[in-house]
Parts: sequence; structure tokens; C-alpha cells
Amino acid sequence: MTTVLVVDDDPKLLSMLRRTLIYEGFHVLSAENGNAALSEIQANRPDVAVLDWMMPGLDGIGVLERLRADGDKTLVLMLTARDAVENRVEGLESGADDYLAKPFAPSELLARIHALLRRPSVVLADERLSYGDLCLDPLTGETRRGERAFELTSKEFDLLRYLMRHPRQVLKREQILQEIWGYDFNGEYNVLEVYIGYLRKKTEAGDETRLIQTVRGVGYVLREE
Amino acid sequence: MTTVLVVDDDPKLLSMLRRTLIYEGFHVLSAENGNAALSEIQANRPDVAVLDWMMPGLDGIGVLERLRADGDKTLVLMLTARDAVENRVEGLESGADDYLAKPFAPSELLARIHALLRRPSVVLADERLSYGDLCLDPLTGETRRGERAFELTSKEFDLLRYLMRHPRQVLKREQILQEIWGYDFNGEYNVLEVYIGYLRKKTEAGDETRLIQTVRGVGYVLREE
DNA sequence: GAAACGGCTGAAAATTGCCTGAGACCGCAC
DNA sequence: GTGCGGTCTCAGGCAATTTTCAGCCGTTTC
Repeated sequence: MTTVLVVDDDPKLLSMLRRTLIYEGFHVLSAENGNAALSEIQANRPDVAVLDWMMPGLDGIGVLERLRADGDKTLVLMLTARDAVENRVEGLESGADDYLAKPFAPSELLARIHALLRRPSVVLADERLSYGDLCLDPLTGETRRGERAFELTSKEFDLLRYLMRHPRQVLKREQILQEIWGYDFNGEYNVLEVYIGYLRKKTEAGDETRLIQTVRGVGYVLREE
Repeated sequence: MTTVLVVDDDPKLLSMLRRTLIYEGFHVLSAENGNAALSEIQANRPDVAVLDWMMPGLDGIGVLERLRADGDKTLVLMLTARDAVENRVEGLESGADDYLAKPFAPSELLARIHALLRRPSVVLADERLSYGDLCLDPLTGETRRGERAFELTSKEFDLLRYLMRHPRQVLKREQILQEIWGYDFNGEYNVLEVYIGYLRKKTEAGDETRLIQTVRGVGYVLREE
């Protein structure tokens, strides 16, 4: 599912945005200031960040600059109350992917977000995923645990990517089977266990700690123990 | 050099745009109507097309829809005189990469174009490509592996060029077929494998290492192993 | 403590996908 | 027309991936 982070210091606007986005089917994260935004982005890697330009403390532009300075390419949609041309220009030049002047219609925000997600660079949709020292790059197909690179087959890859998109979140067996195998599937064979086994073997081949934990009777989680 | 196509039925505006863009260092093409725009795009493959929304005959949206229907991903910046939210929404939804409401400041247009071009997927048409000791010059058509030059047929050339424009990036079979063969493709035969075979034979004719790796179940990558 | 349950593992079977060689087809130059 | 290079089709063989399955082991339940 597509994850969107909204950042605004106005709680009323923030909750309105959350509702609109959730209603549209996005997975929504939110933050009320720039620093919180940065940590959310690093921790949960949203597909798009909607940033308010003006905020107390670290503002939208500040967040954007920090991101780009780190080489982070998360899509950024900047919200601005000002509409002087110069400011819009400044916003785009500093690396925003789009901007939207307040006030705006919710439908326009949605249209913008969809437009961003349709961009070719986003087809490579998922920027690099990481959890702890585990990294997976959907673009190049490379997977590493720290310095140690390892290879995955495509099913293994799909499965690990799914886990990494939902770190620390307990995923039910049926949910995983549904997502990766597309089965409706009422308790047939144990493909999933087998593949979890394969992934563990590969992700722990250098005696690293276990990252894929089993939650008995429910499913699996990606978490350090 | 980056090529920009501007399309507008108003000659005054058109020439203003041309001047602005040329001054900024772009190579500029222009057209006064939708049909001319389509043929310019097909013939000269500009990096960005700036389309006026409203034009007599085939309008901007029409051009855009035709392009996208053909799978053409040329970046499109739509100009619109209207500023009702619905229209902007419609523009983005129909596949424009960005839009700009008239009247606009020239600097804003430039900022938008630069923002579009900053997207990672944009590769300028005729740059010399190289990966490892493999070189390909799109202008002269020369291909070499280290010191050893070799010849390619045009299909082979297109394919290798495509791979080299996306080094280390896993390219899906459909993506490649789409791009090189233009198949809509409902389960065709194995042209792609055959051509990959040809390329390997030629790129490894002097016992060099393999650069074109297969990613089983997905596609191919250009990568040293 | 035994039985039932749920998950793990190894190995083998089934399936799928890729590579290769051979040759058909087509357009072009002679 | 003939020959040629380029492009594409097709079938067989092979190997990696995916799935199945049986046995084991630790946990929970009674």
C-alpha cells in the first residue's frame, strides 16, 4: 500500500488531511513539526511526504534540504500559504517534486499525489528499504546484511520486501499468503514456513541476529529481538 | 543538449517562450497545433514537451492522451489558461507530469522544466555510454569492450543502449519488450532471450566476464558479477 | 505425561523459465 | 532471380525455483 506522510503544525488541518488521505486508501503517517517529520521519513520511508512550508522550528524547506543533502529522494509535495511566484520557484529549485498553494481543494491534493506517484522514477516505486543493517534495493535487486551481500530468488525477494515494508508490524499468515501468493487458500501446505526458512538462512548466514521473528499462532514480524 | 518542444497556437506567446528557453540554453522545437506536436515528438524525441491546453483542432489534452496511449513517456508540462481546480485535476489525472497556469512568470516555467529534468529517469539522448570496460557511442554507433571493437545490428544496438542507460538496474522483461519492440504483448515468443543471447555472444567474444545477468522470473541487469 | 498443535527442516517432485541451435521469413542489393 | 544480413519463430534440453510432503521438535492443553 502507498504510504503518505503529512506534516503540518496546524492540528485541524492535519486531521483533515489525514481523513482525506485515509479515505482515498493511503496508509497515512503524520508529524507536527520538521524534526518529527525527518524521523518518520527515516523510520518508515513513506512514498510521498506532504510538507507545510512554514512551521515553527524546522520548516518544510529545512526538512527538504536536509533530505536532499542526504541523498534522500522521497517525493515531496510542498504546501505553501504564500503564492508569490518567487517562493514557488524557490520551492521547486530546492528540490520539491511539486507544490500546492493553500487554500486548496482536497481533490486537488489527491490529484497531485497521484500524479507524483505516476512519475516514471516512482515506477521504481520503492526507494531503497532498510531495517537495522538489512538493506534491500528494489531497483537494483541487491540485498545486504551489513557488508555481506546475498542473493534472493524472486519469491524470496517479494516476501522479504513485503516484510520490510511493514517493519515491527505483525503480519498474519493469511495476509502474507494473500499478498505474495494470492491464495485464498484454506490452510493448504506450508509454503510460507518454507520460504521464511529460506530467508532466515540467507539473512543469518554470517551468524547475524535473527530479524524475522515468528509470532506463534499468528504470523511473522520483522524486528530485532 | 536538452531539447524542449513548445506547442501553442498563439504566435506571440510561442516566440516569447522560444526566446526564454533558448536563452536558458535549451535546444528548442516548436509547433502551432496538436498534430504538428505529435509528429515533432515522434521525429525528434524532445526531453520535455510544453503543451498548451486549449488549441484549435487537436488540443493539449488530446496530444497527451495519444502519447500516453502509445506508451510514450515524454515528459509533459501542460499550460492552462483556466484555473478552476477541476481542470487542473483533469490535466494531472490524464498523465501530465506537471502543469502551469497562465499567466506565469518565465522564471517559473524554467524552474518547472528544471524540476522535471531533475527526475532521475531522464537520460539525455545522445550521451556516450559506458559501463565497466563496455562502451557505446550512440552518435557514431561504435561499440567496444575494452580495446576490442565489435559490430551490432540495430536491434542489438537499441537493446544494449537501453541496458546501458540503466546500469545495475533490474529491467523487467515486459519493460524491455515495451521499450525496444513496442509490443503490447500478450505472451509473445522469446525474441528477447534470443537477442540477449546475441549480445552476450558479442560482448563476451574475447572471453571477458559476463555483464548481462539474468534475473530469473523478472528480467535482466547490466552488472559485473 | 500424553495428545494435539503449530512450526521447522531436509529432501524430492513438479513446475517454470531460460538458453540454444536451426531454420523460416523478409527486404534489399546485386 | 539470387544471395545476404537481419529479424523472428519454434522446439528440445537443462537447470533453478517453487511446491509438496514426511518427520521432528518444542509448546500448549487436558
